[in-house]
Amino acid sequence: MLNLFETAHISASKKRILNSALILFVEKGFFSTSIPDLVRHSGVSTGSIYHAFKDKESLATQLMQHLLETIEAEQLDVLGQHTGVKARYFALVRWMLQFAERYPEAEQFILYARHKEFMPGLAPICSSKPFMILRDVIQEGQDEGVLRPMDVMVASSIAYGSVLRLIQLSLDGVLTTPLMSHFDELTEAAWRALAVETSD
Amino acid sequence: MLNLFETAHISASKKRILNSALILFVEKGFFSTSIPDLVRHSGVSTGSIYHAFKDKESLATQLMQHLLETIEAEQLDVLGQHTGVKARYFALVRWMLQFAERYPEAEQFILYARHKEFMPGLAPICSSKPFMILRDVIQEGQDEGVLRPMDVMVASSIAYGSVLRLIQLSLDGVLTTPLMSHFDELTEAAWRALAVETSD
DNA sequence: GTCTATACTCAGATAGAC
DNA sequence: GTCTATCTGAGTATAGAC
Repeated sequence: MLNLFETAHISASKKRILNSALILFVEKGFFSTSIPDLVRHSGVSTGSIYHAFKDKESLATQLMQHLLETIEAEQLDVLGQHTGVKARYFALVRWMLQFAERYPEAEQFILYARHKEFMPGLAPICSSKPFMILRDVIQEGQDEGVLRPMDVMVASSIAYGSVLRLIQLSLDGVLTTPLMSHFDELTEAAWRALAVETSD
Repeated sequence: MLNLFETAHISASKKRILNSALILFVEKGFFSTSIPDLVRHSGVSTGSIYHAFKDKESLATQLMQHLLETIEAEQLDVLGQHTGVKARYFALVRWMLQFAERYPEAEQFILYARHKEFMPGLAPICSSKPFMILRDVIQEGQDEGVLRPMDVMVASSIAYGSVLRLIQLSLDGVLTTPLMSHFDELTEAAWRALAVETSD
């Protein structure tokens, strides 16, 4: 699998620890992953783990922050390559599906983790920048009159809830076909629900 | 809040333990809820908890099974009161929103809990009966030609992913307006995405 | 910065009286 | 069936050499 931390500006040990933590936290869960588990998987000793991170909770928090920053950067990159609400929405959904296919562990960690359970200091995921970026595209479409006027939370739930649900089904192994193979069907249906006119 | 276990045919102690477990598991999480926590909250002693349940994991599993059975019964009740795909879909979504409003803890436990993390013996939630009942309504609509022909998983994601997302936003405190106030907007938008004809 | 060895805490589970 | 008291082991985190 691809390593999300390869290009980050952090020490080699930190990278290995973060990478192992991501894999083990998703596979076994935060609480069922012990420090000895991390030592075995990463090849880094207990002492070095505690040298790099204050404690286990801080490790999880930094992992999440790193993932959210990466995601935000990719989203802004996608937005920079497209103009107009329809193109932007379709491109963002494409990116969401592709990200889930490329980095399934990262996707699972972000979507599934009960963050407040072991990262009480971190803001809830729904308040994070990446989720606001998604919502703002919908708001923008409503302001421009391209999307039907409706509660922006409801519109966002239609626009992205369906996508996240499909991703979840795929991560859970219920959906066995490739995520991207459903891109057209999914986006066209969602667009039909949201857009003012059916023909474009 | 309403007690979901009041009418169940189980001993008084079991009811109190299950009720406390539901509340604490949602509030603090499974692993951060200790047996002493449960003893304090439920007023039932350690010995009695272990008399009623094999271990902590079994307690969580039985809690989940009980919730799923209750939900399945309510869903079948809703289906029995309606015929035709449109009426059934709308009624099911109404029930979903109302259930989340009445039993937020139960809803959170079912939606958020990383089940495989502490209930490895239980089938994943997406394979559970309640989720199959929801999907079958969509399948039925496609077979009848009322809904557009498309991958049933994609259609289900549109139909229910949007609803579940809105419920999640509400449970997370991001959506502050009552869930049911969005019923019309939500169902009409989803129906527009799924149905063969826009006017009914 | 990295490691090994170790101390300390506390949760899960049991024993056995009532 | 309910309780109190207790055991045991696992896991986090630290100390201190290299």
